[in-house]
Amino acid sequence: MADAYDYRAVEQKWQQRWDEQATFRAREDVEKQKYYALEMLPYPSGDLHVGHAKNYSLGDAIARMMRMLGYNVIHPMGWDAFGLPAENAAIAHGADPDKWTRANIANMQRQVRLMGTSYDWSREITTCEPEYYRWNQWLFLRLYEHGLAYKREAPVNWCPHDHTVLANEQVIDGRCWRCEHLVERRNLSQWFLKITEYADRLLDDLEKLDGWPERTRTMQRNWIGRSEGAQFTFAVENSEERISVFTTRLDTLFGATYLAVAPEHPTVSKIVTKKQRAAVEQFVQSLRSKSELERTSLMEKEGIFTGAYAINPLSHERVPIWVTNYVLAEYGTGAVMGVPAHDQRDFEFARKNALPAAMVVAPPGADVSAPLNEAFLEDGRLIASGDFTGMSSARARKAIADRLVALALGEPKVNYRLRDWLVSRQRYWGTPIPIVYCEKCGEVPVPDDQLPVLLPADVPITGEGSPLANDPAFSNTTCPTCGGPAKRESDTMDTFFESSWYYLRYLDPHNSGKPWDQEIARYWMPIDQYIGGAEHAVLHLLYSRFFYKFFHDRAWVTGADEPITRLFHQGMVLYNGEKMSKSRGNVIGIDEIVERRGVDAMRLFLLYVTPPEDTSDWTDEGINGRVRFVNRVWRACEPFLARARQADPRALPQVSADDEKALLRAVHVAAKSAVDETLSRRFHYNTTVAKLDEYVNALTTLEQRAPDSPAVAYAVHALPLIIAPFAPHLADELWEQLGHTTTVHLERYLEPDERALAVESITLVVQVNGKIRARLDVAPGISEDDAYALAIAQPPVQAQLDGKEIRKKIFVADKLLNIVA
RNA sequence: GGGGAAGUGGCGGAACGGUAGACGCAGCCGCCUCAAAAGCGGCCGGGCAACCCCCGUGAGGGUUCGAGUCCCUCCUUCCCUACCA
Repeated sequence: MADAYDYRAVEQKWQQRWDEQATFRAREDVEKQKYYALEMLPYPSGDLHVGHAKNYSLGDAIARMMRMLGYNVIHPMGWDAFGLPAENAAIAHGADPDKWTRANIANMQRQVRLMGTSYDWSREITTCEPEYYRWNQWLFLRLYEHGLAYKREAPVNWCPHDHTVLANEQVIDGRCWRCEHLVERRNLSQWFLKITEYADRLLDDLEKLDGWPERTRTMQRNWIGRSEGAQFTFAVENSEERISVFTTRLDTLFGATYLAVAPEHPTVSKIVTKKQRAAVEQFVQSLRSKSELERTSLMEKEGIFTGAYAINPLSHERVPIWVTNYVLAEYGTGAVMGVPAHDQRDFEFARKNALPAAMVVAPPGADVSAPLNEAFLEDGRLIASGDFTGMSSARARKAIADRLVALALGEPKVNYRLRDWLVSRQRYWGTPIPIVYCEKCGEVPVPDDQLPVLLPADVPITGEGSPLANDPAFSNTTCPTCGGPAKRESDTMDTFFESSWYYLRYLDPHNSGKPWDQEIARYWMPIDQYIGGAEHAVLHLLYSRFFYKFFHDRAWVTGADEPITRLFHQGMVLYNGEKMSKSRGNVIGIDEIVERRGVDAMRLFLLYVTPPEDTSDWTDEGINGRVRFVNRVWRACEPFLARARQADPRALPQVSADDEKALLRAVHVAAKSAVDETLSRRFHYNTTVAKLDEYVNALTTLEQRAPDSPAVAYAVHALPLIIAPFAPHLADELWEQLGHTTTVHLERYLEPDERALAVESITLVVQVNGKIRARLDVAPGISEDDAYALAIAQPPVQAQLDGKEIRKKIFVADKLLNIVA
């Protein structure tokens, strides 16, 4: 036997050659249709595992397919390099975050290259480089100028032990993830981005995103949480204070039997009665330290009477004002009217605190005197509601709103669940926020020509307090306006800031004058296919849309005001049915697999196990089949290698034998599958790889019977073209050894040929009353009459019909004949 | 509590409303070999002695000439989201 396929040598050879020849360099070319293929920017955690590999195998197959289908493909890669793990490494074992991150990037970049991915490495970006994050700062200043970045006090998660602010995801069951102390809520001054100003557009434009998974759009819709209602005020008895509430159920206004306010509500301390003050203060104090999650999800509804009463603006009834844990200070007005009969939460609260319920909306004919077991949540007809009695809920909402407007007590109002994006982090490893505080001038933005504000090196990172605030060399500066002494902002940016616009920097990564050139962006944007996990369905993908709309409003980008046309969420890769994680110690890294089985086999396996959107299980046996496939391909082609070209894959040979025709058909079925799965954007390459199996099975079979058949030579010469996007190294090696001097990856893909796909005989299924009784091998296009004549000659068909009257015949051309008797 | 996706051989999975189980993994039998590995050929949902035939896509109903596929009810699993007034 000739030499076995040496995947190690071949894979290395082609990776080197693609690199040297810049095979996948992307250039603007107005003559060609562009295609922007992008996988989500990875965090450089240190090692590439098969989960990443699945993502990149898919993205790379798509990019290579589109390139071979004639598109001008841009396919870049980079590193989301700021973030907490680097700082944790510093705290845990004194690593320098910068060195630690760079070492990780170096290793992961090596591994991504090891996969043989067709990235244009000249566009690689690393977000912790000053060349990148200076544009973060620049963009922040533009947001600031437009009033979209602002500072205000906000409740944050504060760990009293570590003296630091925690992100929501670092609070586990109300405790600090690191020291496990109970987290407190503190009001601290924080930077926000006014994403809420774009809430309506972000919501409405979801309609346009028909290339996105419906569930992702739904999640964004829910996250934005637009709700239409009314805001109006209750007067407080014996006080000048007024309490504003928001409701979507104005029709239940006459059923309000109490008023509930959040513990942080500013009027609480003003209206509480002397008798209740101590108890209320104690209650508020006990909640102060509780996070929102704890209050709302983990605790029972609790509350305490303030002693004060409010007056219902229309019924003029006197209702008690309670402080409760279930009203959120951050949503609406921080106060709600309590309507136990028509809101389940209010119902539970009222029952617990012996507050009355008043039914004011009922379905027609309902017995309203019966005691309630739960709130009645539906619309109905109003009862016991003054002038509004008898109206439908919908009409009453309008009429009551009109009345409140007329009395100048309220107005229609739209509220959002979406809140402004808190972007400041009291951390070191991030982009410094380019703001200076001057004693005389106050808050001063750093002028553009002084960017970047460099992140200082050698700052002690202890996990206590803000590292930058504790560094006088960084903190002390002079005011850009008056030159007087000033302090720098010591907070850094949320890393989602970087990833909200990186896809634009890829297009023009070395521009030192601006973040990107608009003309270049005009050519490449929007992203035609974005691939990444569903875990980013809301945050990253919503922030990116927000930024892009802001850019669009500035005319920095043109065309559509959505950055991502089509989105695909690949499924996770499990191992032994479990999510891979470092803590479980079950992470399958790619180095060993690549070494032992080869990259092409790994890529083929990851595409083959499941449809790409499904969760797949890594198995050590499963890849065997793909290793065999790679070797079979090599052996099938071997007799033709290093010889003169014996066939042209663009010229279909004339053959006569059935198995020769079947082979030509298998070739084109596989090609058609690859093209269809790509252009339909279904990307079910698992079925394409199955058809490659059938192709190679047919090839090896015919090769044994008729090694000199032109069909064999043709199938061998077409094979590298067809497998190129899926097994790129093997493909280029075969292509070269079959006598070509240029890479297969810049060739046109094999165009599926109808002549090869056509079949000479089909199996027509004959059913009697829906059950299969015979199968006929006939020429395609057979008429119903001819088929019927053949069918009734079949003994099993005759037996079933047995003189019965034929009532109906169902004929599906080239498929089936159903005789109903 | 709300929203979404999905239930097909031992396993991963195929299947425009029209031959269920393509293709592969694992397993079994055979060939090759002194032997093993690799490779090649075959078998591989259940019932039956059986190539006939019958049953079979989570359960039950429905629509249809015909349902894994469409509709309704239920069960199970997974993911997301949770007091947003």
